[in-house]
Amino acid sequence: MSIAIDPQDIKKEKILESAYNRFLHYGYSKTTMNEIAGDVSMSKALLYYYFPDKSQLYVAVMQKLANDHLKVIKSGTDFPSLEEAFITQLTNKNEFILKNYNFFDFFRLNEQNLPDAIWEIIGQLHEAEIEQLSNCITNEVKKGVIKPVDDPKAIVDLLLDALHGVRVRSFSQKKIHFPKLDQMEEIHQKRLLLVKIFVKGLMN
Amino acid sequence: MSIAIDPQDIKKEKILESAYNRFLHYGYSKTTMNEIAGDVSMSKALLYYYFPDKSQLYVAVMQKLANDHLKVIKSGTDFPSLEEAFITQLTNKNEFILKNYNFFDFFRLNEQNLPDAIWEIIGQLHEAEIEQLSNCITNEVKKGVIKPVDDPKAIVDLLLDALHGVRVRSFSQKKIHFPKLDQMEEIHQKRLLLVKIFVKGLMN
DNA sequence: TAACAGAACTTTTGATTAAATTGTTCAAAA
DNA sequence: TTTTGAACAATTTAATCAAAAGTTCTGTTA
Repeated sequence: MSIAIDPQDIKKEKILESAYNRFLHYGYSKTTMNEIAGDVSMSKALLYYYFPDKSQLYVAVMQKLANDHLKVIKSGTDFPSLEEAFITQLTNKNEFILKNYNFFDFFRLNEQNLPDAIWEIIGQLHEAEIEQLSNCITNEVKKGVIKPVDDPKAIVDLLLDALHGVRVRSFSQKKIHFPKLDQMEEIHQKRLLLVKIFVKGLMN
Repeated sequence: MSIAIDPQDIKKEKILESAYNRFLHYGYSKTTMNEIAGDVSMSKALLYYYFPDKSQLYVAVMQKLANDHLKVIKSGTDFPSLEEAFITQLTNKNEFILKNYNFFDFFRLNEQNLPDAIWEIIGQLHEAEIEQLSNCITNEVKKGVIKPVDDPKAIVDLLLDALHGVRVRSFSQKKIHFPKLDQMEEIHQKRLLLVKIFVKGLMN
């Protein structure tokens, strides 16, 4: 079966690409439909032929990014150790966030009520992470390296929350802001340490 | 030396008490200086004789609460185990927050730029916690229960951040809000688990 | 002079409006 | 079916203003 190249898909792709670049560069609210239309040399109205509205365009871009990252998450399997598994996932996620840092600007602003579709994507990623890592735990338990746990997923969940809580102690620790780009590396290092201690705490 | 009872102090206390109750019940922004003045049967202007302004009145109340809690923090010493030490501190803090939950309403609203004085108090509490717990670690290291660590304070700091990150996975995990009152118990249980794993991860 | 109160003053808040920008739809053309 | 220009609707921004609340002033009392 040959793959028919749908010209609609090509246009959609063009739009998605422009949107991604704009969102990445200027953030959601500073990107206008006019500008995207200009990028791809289409009328603004045509954007609405391909995408229902601006927020769903953003979601579509997000989904694309997420799909790429999902592949990365799911590709990693049978690690030499649980620690390796956690560290790899952690590092992958860190790179994912670094790479698209400004794109997630949307999250920081709309922090409160993100569209359901966004939460679904976040849920997908989260679910995949949990699935992958809890499997690792189960395997290690079978090997006898890790002591048996009731609910591997709950353990992974707990660690992910804990990792999420790690931040830099800024001078006098003011504000609880999202981590700034230049703090990410320090945070990443701290997280690696946390993972090591945590994993050791699970061992027999 | 006999303690002279300063009538000014008595009035200050009255004001602080009324303010505390008001802040606790209605929060900072829904409490007016008029109401406090009414409570203590003084003129509103008199409040400004005793306290520079509203925010510093709040800070004074906060400092009082903090002092009480500081005593609790510092009282706990020589625990049977490191785990006991962490769990005790964690439980104390949990009770402290539960008891004054609505008082901290101020934090949730002004989340961004709290007055410096507030951050100082938070710093005091944090410092005391770190001090206490890192001492426990140092002791346990000497006993050989825990394996040597470079920087005990950094370890405690990391754990505190991690604990701070623990939250409930609400249905579809929407929002990153401050934990609601009715979620506190679930969070506390998760934190206890995290402490156990973490401490075990530090052991020899 | 320290402790106080009434009234005046200043700042903040909330509601309202108007203007401008931007997102969205639609009728019609290619 | 795909595309557009133009109309339309929604959102944002700024400006305004009155009420409420915070703060200060002036002077009185003890």
